[in-house]
Amino acid sequence: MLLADVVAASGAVTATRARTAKAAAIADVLRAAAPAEVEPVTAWLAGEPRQGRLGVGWRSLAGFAGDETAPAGEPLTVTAVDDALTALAATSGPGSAARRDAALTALFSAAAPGERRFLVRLLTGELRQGALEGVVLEAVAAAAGVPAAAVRRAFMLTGSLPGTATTALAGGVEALDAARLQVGRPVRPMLASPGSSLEQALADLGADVTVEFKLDGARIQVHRDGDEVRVWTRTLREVTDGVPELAERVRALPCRTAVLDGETLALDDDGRPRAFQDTMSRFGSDGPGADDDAAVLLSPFFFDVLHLDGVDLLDEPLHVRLDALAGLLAADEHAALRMPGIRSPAAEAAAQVLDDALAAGHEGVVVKALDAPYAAGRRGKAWQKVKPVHTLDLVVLGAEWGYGRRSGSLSNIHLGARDPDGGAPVMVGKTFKGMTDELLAWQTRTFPELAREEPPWGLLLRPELVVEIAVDGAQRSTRYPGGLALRFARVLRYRPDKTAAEADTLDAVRALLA
DNA sequence: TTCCGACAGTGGGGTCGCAAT
DNA sequence: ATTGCGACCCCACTATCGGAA
Repeated sequence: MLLADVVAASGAVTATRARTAKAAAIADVLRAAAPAEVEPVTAWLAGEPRQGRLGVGWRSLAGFAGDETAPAGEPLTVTAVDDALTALAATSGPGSAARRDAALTALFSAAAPGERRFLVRLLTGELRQGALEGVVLEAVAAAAGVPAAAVRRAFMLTGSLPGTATTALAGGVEALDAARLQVGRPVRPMLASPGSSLEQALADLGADVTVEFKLDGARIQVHRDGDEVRVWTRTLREVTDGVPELAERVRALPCRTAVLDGETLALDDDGRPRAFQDTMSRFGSDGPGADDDAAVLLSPFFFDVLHLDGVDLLDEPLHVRLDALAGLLAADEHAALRMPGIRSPAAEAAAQVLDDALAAGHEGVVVKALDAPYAAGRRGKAWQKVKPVHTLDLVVLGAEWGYGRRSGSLSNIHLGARDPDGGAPVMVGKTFKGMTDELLAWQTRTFPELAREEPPWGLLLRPELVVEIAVDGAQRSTRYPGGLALRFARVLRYRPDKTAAEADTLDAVRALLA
C-alpha cells in the first residue's frame, strides 16, 4: 500500500462531517491494507505515528510543510514511511539534531506535496481530520465485520488500538474476545466526567454511590507480580524507575499479584498537599533525588483494584472491587494508602466529605455508582467529579487569532488583574474556553475598535473590557509579571456593566493560591 | 420528533529531559 | 550555564453526529 492511499483516505475523512462516512472511508483502507500495514495505517488515521511521539515538532518541520517541489524517486510505501519513523524514533545523543534533520529531509524529499502536508500534521499531532480513536475504533469494527463493543473491550484491555486492529482483522471476534487483562500490561483508565454540583451528581447516580476525595496529583496504575512492581500514568507511560517509593509501598502489601488504580501526590510534613507543580516535578525525572535533603516524596492513594491474586475484578461492580481493596489495605500500616471516602452516604454526610476534602486542601470529590463495572478508557457518567468554582472579573488585554475551525476569529483572550496601586492591569493568564460561536463572532467584531496595537498573532487592546472568568484556582508563575497564573480559566460572560476600575485585583487572584 | 451520550477540536500553565549554543 | 524544543502532567468547554427515548 502506498502512503498516497492513506493520504487520499484522510482527505475523504476530512471532506465529510458524518462520522459514519468517516469510519466507512477508514474501513475501506484497512480492508485493503496488508496484515503488516494494518498497524501503521490504523495509527496514522487515528492521528499519531505507531511509534508514538518522535521528538519532532513544528519547529523541526517548519521547512518541510510548504515544499511544493516534485518528489524524488519511487512513490513512498506505507512500510517505507513506517521504517523511516522507526529510525527517527531511535535517533538520540550528540549530533542527533543533524541526523534527525537529514532523515526528515530524505523522507520529505521522496514525498509528494500532499503527502508532505499529511506527514507534518501527523508528526505534530495535528491531523485535524475529524477522526481520532473513537471513529477509527468504529472503522476497525466495520472492516473486520465484528461488533464495535468487541473492539472496544480488546482495546481497553490491551491499551493499543493498532494492535487491536490487527487482532480484529486477522482473528475476528474470537481473537478479540480472547483478550484478557494481563498483570504487567496497563489497562486504559476509567475517567470521571465533570459534575455540575454534589447535589446533581447524587441525584444522577442515586443512593448507591461512594463519595471519595479528589486529590490534585497524577493518576497512577500500579501492577504487582510477585516482587516486581511497575507503575504507569494515565496515558500508559511507564514511570516505574522514577517513583521507587510507590513501588516499595505496594511491594509491602499482602498479595502476590494486583492491579491498583489510584492517584499520587506530594504531601508536606503536616500531611497537606503540596502545590501540584511540586508533584509534577517528580514526573519525567529519574527519582526522588535521594541525595537531596529537600527530596519530594510521593504518596499513593488507591481507589480501585482491577485484579487481585489471580482474580480479574474489572467486570465486577464497584462495591465488590472496593471490598477487595479494603481487604488488601486492612492492616493499620497500609490504611494510609486508601483514598478517603464514604460509601452510601446520606446527603449531609456526602456534603461533609466534600467539606473535609476542601478543608484538607484537596480539590473536591468524585461520586461513583457502586453498581458500575470498570469501564476502562471511557469518561462515563458512572464517575463524576465535583470541584468548587471560583470566579473573577478580569480585564481583557488582548486576543489571538484562532486556528482550525476558529481561523479568522479572535479566540484566545489575554486576562489582566487590576493593580491595587492603580497601575496598569497585570496579565495573569489566557483563555479560549467557554466561548460559543456567537461570542467568538462578537469578539472578532468588537475588539478592533479597542485595538492599540496589531501584532501578527492578534490584537493588543486598551484595557477597558471586563469579563467574568471561572477558575479552579491560582498557581505560582515565572511567566507572568505578577508571579501568579490562573488554573483552568474559562469565560462565563462579559460584564458590560463593569469598568476596568471595578475589576478584581491581583490580591484577589493571590487569595486563590492554595 | 426530541434528547442526550460520545467524540473531536481548541487550546491553557508548568515541569522535565535533551541537545545545541 | 543557559536556551529552546518537545513530551506530558493536569485540564474545561462547545459543536456536532447519531442512536436512544
